[in-house]
Amino acid sequence: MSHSAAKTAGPGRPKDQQKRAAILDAAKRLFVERGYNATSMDAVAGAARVSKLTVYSHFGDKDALFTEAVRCKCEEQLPAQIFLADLKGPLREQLLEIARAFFALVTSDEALAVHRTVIANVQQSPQLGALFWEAGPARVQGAFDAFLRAEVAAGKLDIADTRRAATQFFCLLKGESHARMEFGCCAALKRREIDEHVEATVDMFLRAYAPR
Amino acid sequence: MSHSAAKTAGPGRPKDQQKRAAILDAAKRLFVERGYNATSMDAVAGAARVSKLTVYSHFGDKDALFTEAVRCKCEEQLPAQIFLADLKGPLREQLLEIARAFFALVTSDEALAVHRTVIANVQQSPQLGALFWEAGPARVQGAFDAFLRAEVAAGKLDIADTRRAATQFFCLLKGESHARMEFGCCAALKRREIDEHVEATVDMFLRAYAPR
DNA sequence: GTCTATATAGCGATAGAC
DNA sequence: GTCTATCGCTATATAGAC
Repeated sequence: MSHSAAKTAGPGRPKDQQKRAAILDAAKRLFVERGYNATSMDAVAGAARVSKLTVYSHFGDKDALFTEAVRCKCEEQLPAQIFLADLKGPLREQLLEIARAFFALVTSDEALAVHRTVIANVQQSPQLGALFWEAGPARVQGAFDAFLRAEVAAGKLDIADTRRAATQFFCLLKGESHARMEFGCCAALKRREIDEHVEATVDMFLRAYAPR
Repeated sequence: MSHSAAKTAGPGRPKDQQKRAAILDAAKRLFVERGYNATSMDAVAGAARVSKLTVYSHFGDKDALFTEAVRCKCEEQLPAQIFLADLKGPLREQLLEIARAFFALVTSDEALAVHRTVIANVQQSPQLGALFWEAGPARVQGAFDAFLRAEVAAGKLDIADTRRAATQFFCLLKGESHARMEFGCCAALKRREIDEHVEATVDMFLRAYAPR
């Protein structure tokens, strides 16, 4: 543990992957906080305590680093297993729980920032939008669609097109709040307002799709 | 008509407002097509067949020009009078007509491009989001809320909170299509698909809010 | 493999002539 | 009021030392 100790207090072994992870962490944070154009490669290198050339040697160019950062963000925001597996209780309570979890996710500052960043760059990098959609909304809707099919089979819901109903549910749930938050003109809701909105959404859904 | 004829073939009178309009037209087009950062003041000046300094003398700086272009875009996309005044026929037909018009609006390339451009810049210019919201969605929802209140008063709908119902209607209507189009990963729908979606939306709304 | 220093280019904004 | 030419700055990407 000695013959190649560097001039600075650096570690004995170069440890390539540690720097790569530091760069990616910095990139995820800065791109999402400030956006693509407002984030320079200098800033990423500085935040990662690394030289700029190291960034280029690891990721090629700015676009590749950005794409990798977005992909990484999408993966860490959605847990690998989605939450619908083991719910219990009456259907309305299950829907309320799903709705609360989903609403908390899509109105989080993190998710909104990723959302805006992807939209801002989708014209210049067309594959980015599809990447985000598949990693995020598509997975959630697929899981909820399966949940609905099971409830329909059990006779607890009366839905002809479960896929359409699943998207309707999530569109209702995002609602005006999410649309306004996209445009930054709506503060975070109070606990009570969230509960009211979630209940109104679930109740409308049940009025439309409960068996007659 | 002679003593001040300029050296070039320019017009006799300077005509300030024509150039201003040309600049604004170019700015509206370029900002929406390419986004804020990808649109240089040189490009705007060139497209308007005007010198760059003329742009600055009319609009101050790039941010002011951008804000004015967005405001202008919002105003021209929404007609001054919203379409709900003189509808006739059964309620379901009226709702279908409103839904078709609104869906066509929010899924137009123009509207989507403005939408994306505003979202892309809302972090750096916070007032932009509120400006867009008031000029666009707020007006449409207000008009539809008034429409719903009239129908409730006439006993044709059973809605406790018309404002919430109005936002629900529009969220359902935008639906998955609009969300995907935001991310550029959905082509334009066929006429038939649009009709199906519009009918599904109106029918769900009526199942939830028709008098029992 | 990593860092310091630099090449190259494009942008926003302005000075001065007419 | 308008144009041509230019300044000052910042960004991406790279060359050469260690």
